[in-house]
Amino acid sequence: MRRKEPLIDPLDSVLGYELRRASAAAITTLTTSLVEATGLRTAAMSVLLVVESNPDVSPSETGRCLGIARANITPIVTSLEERGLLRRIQKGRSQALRLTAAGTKMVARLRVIQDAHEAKLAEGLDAKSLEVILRFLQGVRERFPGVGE
Amino acid sequence: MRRKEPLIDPLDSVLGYELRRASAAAITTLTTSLVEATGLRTAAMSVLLVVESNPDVSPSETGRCLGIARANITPIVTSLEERGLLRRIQKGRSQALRLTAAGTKMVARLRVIQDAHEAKLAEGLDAKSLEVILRFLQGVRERFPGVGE
DNA sequence: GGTGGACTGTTATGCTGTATAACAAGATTG
DNA sequence: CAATCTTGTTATACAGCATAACAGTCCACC
Repeated sequence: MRRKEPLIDPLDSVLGYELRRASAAAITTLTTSLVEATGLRTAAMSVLLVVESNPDVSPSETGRCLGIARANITPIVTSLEERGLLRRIQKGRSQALRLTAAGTKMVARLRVIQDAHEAKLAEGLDAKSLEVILRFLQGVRERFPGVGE
Repeated sequence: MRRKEPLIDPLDSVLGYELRRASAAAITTLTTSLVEATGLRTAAMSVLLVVESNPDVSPSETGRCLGIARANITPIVTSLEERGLLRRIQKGRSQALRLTAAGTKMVARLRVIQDAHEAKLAEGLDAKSLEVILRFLQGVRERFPGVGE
């Protein structure tokens, strides 16, 4: 029953689906690289990057920045702390997150992987196209407000 | 401890993350519209669209077209059949999927939602930008081969 | 024309991501 | 002060995605 002619893909060139599929493909590839090189996944990596850029940020703020719910940030931070990559410093009801020395080193390694991934993503794009694409993606995020934020 | 200045977002303008966030935002919005209007989610909708475009397509072929594993197609098709939106016609070892009348009507309703979503996504884009963006997204899919295909 | 290998649909299972609700403790506001 | 909000945490649930195993069917090739 193998079809002679290829299937008609009704989702081809549908912006929403192309967005979904491109995103899924890119995430899968990045996650694979990350895991085999560092044992971290994209969510953990993004938390480290936010903490590095914003020393003493709290888990809640980190979550808001990344679009991750408080409830889901806790296990990520716990795991990162157990690996010795960051510390929680209790400040009243909230916590200040700070990278350890190992965490800073890890961020450097993450950046290498991240940069390679980014380069492959932007392969063949001139500056103007990149600009158009980034503006589009940021515009989408503005026009489609998330639910749980 | 609320921070006076806004956080520095180290992921801002990083193509991979913008892709992820834009995709997530768009999917969440579309899923919400779909569920409240029809009770279907994006995966089920995409199956219906593929079956409409390719009458008598098999579940396996449908899955390959959509990047969904056989094992995960089964429950979707079962649910669609239980709702009376499509039929499975046994053809030897495989199955031919075909929309019912109700399924065809449902696709029409889905298209209305889908088109509105698509219009909102493409809001403010001229033809050339759209072209650049679609080419980029399709290129990403080619450069980042999925694992389970 | 048999037979081995490939494909089918299905079930079971596990992990990730995401979302919600509830809670106690601390902060903020009037 | 009291009422309300925020924080971190736990528990829980569901969608998505992937893998492995299985029995039934098909096909190509010898």
